[in-house]
Amino acid sequence: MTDWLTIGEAAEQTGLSAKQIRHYEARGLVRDAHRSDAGYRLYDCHQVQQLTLIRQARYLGFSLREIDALLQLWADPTRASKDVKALAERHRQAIRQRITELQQLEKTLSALEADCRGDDDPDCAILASLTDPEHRT
Amino acid sequence: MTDWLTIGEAAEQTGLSAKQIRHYEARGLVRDAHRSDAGYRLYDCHQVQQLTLIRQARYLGFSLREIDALLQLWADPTRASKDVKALAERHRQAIRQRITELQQLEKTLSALEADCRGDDDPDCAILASLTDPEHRT
DNA sequence: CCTTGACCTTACCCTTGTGGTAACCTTTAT
DNA sequence: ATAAAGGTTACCACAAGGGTAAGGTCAAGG
Repeated sequence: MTDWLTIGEAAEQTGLSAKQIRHYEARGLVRDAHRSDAGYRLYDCHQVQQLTLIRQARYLGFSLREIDALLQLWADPTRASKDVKALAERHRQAIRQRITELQQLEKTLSALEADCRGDDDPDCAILASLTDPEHRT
Repeated sequence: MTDWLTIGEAAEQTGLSAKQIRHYEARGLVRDAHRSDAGYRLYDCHQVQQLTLIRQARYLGFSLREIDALLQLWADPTRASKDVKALAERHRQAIRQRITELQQLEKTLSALEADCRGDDDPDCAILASLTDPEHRT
């Protein structure tokens, strides 16, 4: 009487696409799903929960590799929550790092734009700067 | 007497890799390079300047598609600098948008982490939240 | 003259995380 | 019975390159 879901139903419940679910299985992120007689994948609520975790973690920007680690911890009843927290913290630091980089880019772009008159004249400080190997980054 | 550079020399001057330069040619971003009798690609200073533009623009996070547009403008003596500025501005807005998204992610992660005790106990608020399809994003 | 090493050439596979398509089979409803 | 909707695999594509192989070329030195 367990209610099995087809991949489409599981997709709808989790917010993933069926394609994504198959992909995660192919990547070994989740175990191969059960199959109906006709070969249809069937999911129980435990697997739906697992897929939900993937979906939410993807939304938060975790890579599939990181999610793999999260799933290992999730499946391990002897885990320490500090290990989960450490994973999250590392990811958060990566995000902060990326934000800093993007802010620097934005600053540089902003300065370039300020130097460009932005009129109908071909003379353009942005192009001039881009073609100048000034501070070789 | 024009001093032609081989691809390695052009790479060194621009900060690109030889691989990247070939890639840009294959993508049609730059015209096919001249060739020596032996088939070696040869670059003049105009092309080196063009490659420098690509390198700098890539550094600023422009996509190759955007750079294609920049190169069109660069090559066009009748360009209006406002068109260049508009390209830069659009890119800058995309960066700002991305920063906002990442900041939101960071905030969410931060909140999750705050709820996790991070000790040796398996009970973990982060995992609990991830497996909960609460606010289906 | 010939070798050695550094450089060049093409061509192919790998990455990340999907989307798209085709060709085909199953289930469900009419 | 038939058609729509949904499942299956397998393959191609993207961005923007990196890695490697198998081979051609160039300059220096013994």
